Amino acid sequence: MAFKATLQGEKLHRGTWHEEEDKLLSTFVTLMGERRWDSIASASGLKRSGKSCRFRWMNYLRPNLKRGHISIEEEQIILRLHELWGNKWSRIARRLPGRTDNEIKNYWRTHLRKKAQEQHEGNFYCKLNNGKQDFFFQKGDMSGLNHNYENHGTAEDFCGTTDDSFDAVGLSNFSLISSPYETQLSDPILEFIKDQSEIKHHEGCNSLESCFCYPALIPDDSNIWDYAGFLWNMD
DNA sequence: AAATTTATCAACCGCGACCGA
DNA sequence: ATCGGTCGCGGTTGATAAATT
Repeated sequence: MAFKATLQGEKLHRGTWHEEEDKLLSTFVTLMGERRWDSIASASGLKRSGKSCRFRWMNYLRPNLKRGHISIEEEQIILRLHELWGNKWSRIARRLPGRTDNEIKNYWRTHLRKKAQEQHEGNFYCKLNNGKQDFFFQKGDMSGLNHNYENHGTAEDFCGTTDDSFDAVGLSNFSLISSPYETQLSDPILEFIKDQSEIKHHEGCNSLESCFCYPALIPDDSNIWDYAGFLWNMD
């Protein structure tokens, strides 16, 4: 046990992991499974704590991790879910297959925190009409929405001045409920709706800054059912 | 070109929750 | 019921790269 190792005066390795350590860890996790991290740490001979081993595996070695840049779509999802849930990084990560809570947390701190702050303080960016047109609002300015598309309703439809949760997030603009993907897609939606009661998202909302139009999550050149892939494999 | 500042991200830490003996 | 071991989460730190002066 790593703890014992420290008691016995064996100093634990810290800092950057090396390739050989990664290989060793992967081998032992494959053999022993993703648990008993202290046992894995000691059995492998890695002079690392169980915690460190778990962290390395969960964030870098685990299969199916998506490395590389976070896409615009993923960014929108993060912004949206952070608005709903706050710093619940692991919960947010579960909505982004292949991404880890640590990755999202870091991304938020370095890229999105300022952006979100700006949205709250005044400016508001929103994609409507299945991403085919962008709007940029300033606090209290509804004009961008009020001269929107005849088939897509008004600002109230998108951002909600009613208690209707679907309208409140603009979901009524899509035929979600009759889709073959209904179950997969409606899970996060239902969770979202459930969350509405927790955070009273639109309590007294007559402006846009506390609202984050849901269609903004839809990639530019795909339809909503293509997009459903993003939400696949969720817990 | 060198020094300094800022941004990024991997890794660590503390704490609370959970679980089995 | 309790206690120790383990796990997972969120906050923070620190090393390094990139940008700026």
